[in-house]
Amino acid sequence: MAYRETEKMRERKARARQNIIDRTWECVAQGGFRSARITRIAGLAGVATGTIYRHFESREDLFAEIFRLATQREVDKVAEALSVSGNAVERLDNALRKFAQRALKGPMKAWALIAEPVDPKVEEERLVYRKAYASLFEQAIRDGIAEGCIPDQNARLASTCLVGAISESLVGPLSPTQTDSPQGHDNNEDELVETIVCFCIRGLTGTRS
Amino acid sequence: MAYRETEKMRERKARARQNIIDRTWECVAQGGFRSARITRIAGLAGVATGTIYRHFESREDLFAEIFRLATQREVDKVAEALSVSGNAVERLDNALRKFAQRALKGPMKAWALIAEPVDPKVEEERLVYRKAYASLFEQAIRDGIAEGCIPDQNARLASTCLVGAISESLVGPLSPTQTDSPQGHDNNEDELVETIVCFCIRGLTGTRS
DNA sequence: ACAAAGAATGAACAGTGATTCACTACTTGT
DNA sequence: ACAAGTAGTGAATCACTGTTCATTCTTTGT
Repeated sequence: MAYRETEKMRERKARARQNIIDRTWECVAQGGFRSARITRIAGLAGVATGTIYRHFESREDLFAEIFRLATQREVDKVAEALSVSGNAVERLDNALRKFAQRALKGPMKAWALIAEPVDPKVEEERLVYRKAYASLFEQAIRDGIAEGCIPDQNARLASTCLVGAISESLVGPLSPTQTDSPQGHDNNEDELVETIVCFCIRGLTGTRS
Repeated sequence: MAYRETEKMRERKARARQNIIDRTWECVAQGGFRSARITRIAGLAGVATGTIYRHFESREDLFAEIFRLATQREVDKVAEALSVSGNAVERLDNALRKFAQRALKGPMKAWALIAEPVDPKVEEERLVYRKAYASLFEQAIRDGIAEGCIPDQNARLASTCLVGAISESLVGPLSPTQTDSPQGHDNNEDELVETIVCFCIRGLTGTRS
């Protein structure tokens, strides 16, 4: 007998796999899942199309993995932003702002993760993470209700409103993204974030900022 | 010579065209534009696929027309709901409620009109109507600011938040639509509408309902 | 009844893009 | 060096759909 899988090989394969993942995410960040062609991904990764299928069962499986990795990052960021000190409203304000800023920095990424129609396997992943988001915001809203800084309400529905208002306002009109000022900060974007976060906090608390 | 287009023929053609439009909207209402196949539409309409192309330049053109007709109906409804008597907040409350209820009654329709990714010609139509919606809500918000019942704010952005919060909350989670109780009114739906409209009004006015 | 013109048909075509698989190239232990 | 096993290749295949167009069917005026 001969050829046993060695450590060196395992590593090389892992690197190849990671490379495919990275290139795929690049494509998705540019035009969403739907327009990410296997041939293009393979081209960017510098491998043959068939090679993709040695690392992933199918396009859908590849996408599901990409989705899982990317969304977990986002959920972690929101969780982190929610864990600062302060009362519930301050923490929510912080998290919403972080959410909005990140979505605005990569609108196509955000759209792909939040709203783009995707295949069943990917949609399944999305449901998992939708719940993760909902749980985070919900818990904070509940905290706020307990603290008395947020009026009593259906926390689950309210958290959906939050995500909805933000994602649609920032990501929905992808057309305004035409005005791409690649370098540095944009004043309009700051105002946008401010307005939206303000709207959300008022919608939650029923008080002027 | 012989055969001149007669009134009877004109009418028959118009009826055929209308029939195609109706069947197409049926398909769209069921699965969105993307999944509305020409073959399926033709089948439902009881004509050959080629016949579709005697009435419309292309699939895209057919969809653009469907979109125009359907959205105009919705815009008219919102305008109507905004024209009741009362102060700006009351009128907005009425319009948002109507908007939400209609979206909830036909979630797939609403999604297709508001958020589904569509071909360029249809997207062009969508931009027109996005402006129509924005103008309606914006004007009402401006009225409210003038009347003093809504605090000063960027009316355009605020109107985007309104549409975003509603459409995402109602239409975004198309999965929860699993619980389809075909007959009569649903209590959950009423609560959903109530929560969302309340959230929006508070987001706008900064006061508890 | 007939000819002219339009309407309807639907099988064939064409573009797209995921997936396969026979083959080549490489890695490994003896 | 060799055999056994794995990774990589990419042209061919397959599936899916919008669109075309040669042909057939209807309508109309004489």
